[in-house]
Amino acid sequence: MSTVTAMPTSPGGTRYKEVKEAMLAALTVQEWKGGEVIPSEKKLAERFGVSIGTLRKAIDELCAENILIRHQGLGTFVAMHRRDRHFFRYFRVTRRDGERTYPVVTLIDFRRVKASPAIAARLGIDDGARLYSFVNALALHEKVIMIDHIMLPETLFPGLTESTLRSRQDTLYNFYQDAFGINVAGTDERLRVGRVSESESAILQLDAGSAVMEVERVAYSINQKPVEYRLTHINTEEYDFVASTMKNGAVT
Amino acid sequence: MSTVTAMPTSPGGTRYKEVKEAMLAALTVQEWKGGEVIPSEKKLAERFGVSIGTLRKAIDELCAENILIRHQGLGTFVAMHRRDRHFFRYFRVTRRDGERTYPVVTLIDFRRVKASPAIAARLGIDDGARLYSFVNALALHEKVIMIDHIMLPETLFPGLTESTLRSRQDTLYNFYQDAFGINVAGTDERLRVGRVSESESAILQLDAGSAVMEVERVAYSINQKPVEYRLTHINTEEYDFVASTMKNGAVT
DNA sequence: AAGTGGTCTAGACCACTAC
DNA sequence: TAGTGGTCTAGACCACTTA
Repeated sequence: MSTVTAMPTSPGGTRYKEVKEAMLAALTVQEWKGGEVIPSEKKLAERFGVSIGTLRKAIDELCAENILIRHQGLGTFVAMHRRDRHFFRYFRVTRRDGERTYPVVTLIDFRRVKASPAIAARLGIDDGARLYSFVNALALHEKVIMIDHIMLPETLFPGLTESTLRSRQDTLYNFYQDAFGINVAGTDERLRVGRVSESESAILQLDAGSAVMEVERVAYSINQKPVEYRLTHINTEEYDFVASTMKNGAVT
Repeated sequence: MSTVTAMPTSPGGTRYKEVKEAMLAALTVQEWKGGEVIPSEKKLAERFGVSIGTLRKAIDELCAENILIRHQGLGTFVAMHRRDRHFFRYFRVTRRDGERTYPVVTLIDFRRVKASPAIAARLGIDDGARLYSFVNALALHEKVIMIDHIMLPETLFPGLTESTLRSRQDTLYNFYQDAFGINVAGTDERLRVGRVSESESAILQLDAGSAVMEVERVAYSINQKPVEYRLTHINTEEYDFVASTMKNGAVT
């Protein structure tokens, strides 16, 4: 493996930004994989030819973006999506009284399709490019209250099958990381009032054409490329979508 | 004026956290007001008895929380809400094609009420405490698409009147800061599908009882206290509510 | 030219984890 | 005890703004 040391591609003007980009490059080529320790600060400082303080500033930003995680006395790790740690960063549905619960996920459809122009545009791929398309029903407190339609470019998830998808142990984003080396680093979501389709109405136990919350999500990898398109319908009769601008999610 | 120098209240264990808390205290007692320059890093380092590097780390965090703003060569300023800078941090409604526009705001009601138990709980005040309550209609592209019901505790906004509210020059949050020294530092929002009331349906040009997006927002000050309660109804036929987890709002 | 914040250094010392 | 990250220092030099 060729280690990344040169840093001419994204100047940015400052040393620590260059170091940060070099580290992102090392992460995207999988030199350091999800969950692994990266070299110590001292070694990285030597490798990139900067002082420890400068190296630390680069790591500071990567930690702030949830790409790395520091553990005093242990080392710095490549952040891994885990049900018990980062799940609620991406799952923002809460019961009206504020209680958060893990959803029970059931895969109810899996197929291969071609990208429509709208979805191709969102994913930054060609019209008609091949996609995996599957549907999950999510239950909270033993009642299905949301349905996810998820689409993944085949080129990014080579060899994905319904059975490997079903047999995953942790969250979907953990699975992307583990099986395909894709680190979801952020999402862009657009919310609006939508209408349930006929097939969905049965699953959500709503009248056909009922109003639900519609969420269109594009997930981005650490290299800023779109990796997943998701359309979600939520029954918000008893649940809220939470959108806070503060770190400390004020517990009402 | 007594300057804040002692830092025993919130130990946190580290020097820079103490400095940060001391600076937040100075901000809440209005030693430095919105828009003003704060003393230079060198002077602040002397005042708090720390090195410049440590002082900088405290300011780094305050800048990351949008409380301070640095300007190289000029100084560090207390962030001021401005229509042209921070407005879209709190106004997250975008046309379906992604275009952002400033809303045209019209005050359509102003009164004084007593807090209901539900709203008192959200604002952390007593049941029945006095509130200012007013309603704004917001138009985008020359059509009213959202209605804000806003409630403010009288104790935090002493002497607020309909005319001072109407005659404000900039945004509402700029007004809070300018006229009452209240710095909105973050919000907590809960979204769901709601129904328009009869009076709203006329303004929004929707049928009575139509489904709209309902947003319940509590705004918090830099000292973590709730300062505003807001209930918004949005017609999302042509607009989306944007909720991104990334800094760089990916422009679709 | 003087003053401000922005970057970078080289090292000390502390706190935590593992063995 | 050795190795890791966490904090803090004291100062150099650069880039920007105003006068």
